[in-house]
Amino acid sequence: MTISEKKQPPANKQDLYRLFARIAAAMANPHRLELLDLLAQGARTVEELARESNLSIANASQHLQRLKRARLVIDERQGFYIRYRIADPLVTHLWLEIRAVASQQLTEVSVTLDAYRAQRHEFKRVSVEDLRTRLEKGTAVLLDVRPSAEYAASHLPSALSIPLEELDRRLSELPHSRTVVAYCRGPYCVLADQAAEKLQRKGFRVARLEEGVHEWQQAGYSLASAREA
Amino acid sequence: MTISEKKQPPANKQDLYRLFARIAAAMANPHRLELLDLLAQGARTVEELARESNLSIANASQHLQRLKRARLVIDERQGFYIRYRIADPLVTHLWLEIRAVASQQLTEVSVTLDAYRAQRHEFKRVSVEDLRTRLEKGTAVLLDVRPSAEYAASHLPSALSIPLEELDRRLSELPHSRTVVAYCRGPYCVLADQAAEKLQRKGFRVARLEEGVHEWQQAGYSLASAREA
DNA sequence: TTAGTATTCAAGAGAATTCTTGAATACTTT
DNA sequence: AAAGTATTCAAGAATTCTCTTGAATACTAA
Repeated sequence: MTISEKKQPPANKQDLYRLFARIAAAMANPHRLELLDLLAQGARTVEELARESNLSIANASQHLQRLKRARLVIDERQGFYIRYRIADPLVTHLWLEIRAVASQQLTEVSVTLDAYRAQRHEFKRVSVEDLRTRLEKGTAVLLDVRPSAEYAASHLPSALSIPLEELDRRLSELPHSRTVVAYCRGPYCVLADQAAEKLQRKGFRVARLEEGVHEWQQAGYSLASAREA
Repeated sequence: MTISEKKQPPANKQDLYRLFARIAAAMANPHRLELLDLLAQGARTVEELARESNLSIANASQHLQRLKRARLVIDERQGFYIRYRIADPLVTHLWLEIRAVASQQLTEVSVTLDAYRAQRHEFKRVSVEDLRTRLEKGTAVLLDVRPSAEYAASHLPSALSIPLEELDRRLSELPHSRTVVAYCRGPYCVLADQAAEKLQRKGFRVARLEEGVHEWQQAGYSLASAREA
């Protein structure tokens, strides 16, 4: 109301907020979040992303370009394909943060999540700390059931990779003497649950780690990638 | 494309992403981000928020309700007024994260920020660590130039409160023997710069701390609130 | 060059967002 | 109760978002 506002025009404070809002706007769509979620597990081509998220190619492409305009992802030509990937670890971090807020604030999340889980078996849960002590003591083996490309991109140290689709024919690689702790992309991913169910039916002792590689990393632990494993 | 997708319907994975997207959508607007930014400094009434962000009352109210529906803020009746505040520290954290991503990803931000700063003087910058050693050695005094309500809500330990508007008539409270380090709401806030400019003209040795209370807290340091000071 | 691939572009219909305006609501104070 | 306050509601116009469709582009392989 006073004149002092004009006297020293705070430049374009509004522009700054507009800029920040662009980031949020780029993430303000379920499909784009799913794409980010997938990309957080590893780079992918447009076709792969479209298939995994049940979008038409053209639609996936458009969403990806929106993410790209907001600099949340980067694209790179590789022969026939264009491969998209997360532009910066900060972006993954931001996505985890959104999930964290949602999980805590919206009680609906736990409801939806429960509904989401109700159809499935519930398995013993293992915390990150728990897992570490078990691994040290040698009372557990860690199993990564994500597609092998994601395992290659990054995984928990000492994790064995058996993608869910290969699990049936690779059961012999797992011990009955120890608990098999399965993990996948994170708390909202079903791959590990499906794996655990299979293993339980086959008589294995199983548990599920809620966390995925990013949550693990955020807890301050290091990751391994293809070469080292 | 395969039938296996239907066989084990991943429940409503889409619902989860929709839920997460709501959080992002609530933040996907410059005005709402400004409101959040203000609220991050302390609770306020609708009228105050409208005034400080140059929105009509009705418009501010609508934006606030959108934030409320997403559970990012909470409202509370207090006599005549309805006071809004951040629902949870996680929300502030998320807001800082968006800013961080924006600052790093969008080169435009630094451009805009530079333009934003160009009209003003640039002052010696002090890092959080730097500040701590200076305060320990007693070679600096710390000055909070935000409105007193925000200071009361929370401030850096040992900070003296002189709101920008009162600065001119309270200069005698500041020492010439030490550097005056001014801070306000954070890196994009101009209050501290304006204060520093005034002080410099009056012959004080000044510096500016980029960080605000939230950045300080996120760096792992504790804050003080009205009572203790 | 030609054929073939993955991806993007362009246009348009339907839905959601945003701001404004004027009235309605929910309180407090007298 | 009556008057006055801060806030919200409701409706409508302008804008933006989203998905679909079919064509265009930018590469690779032969």
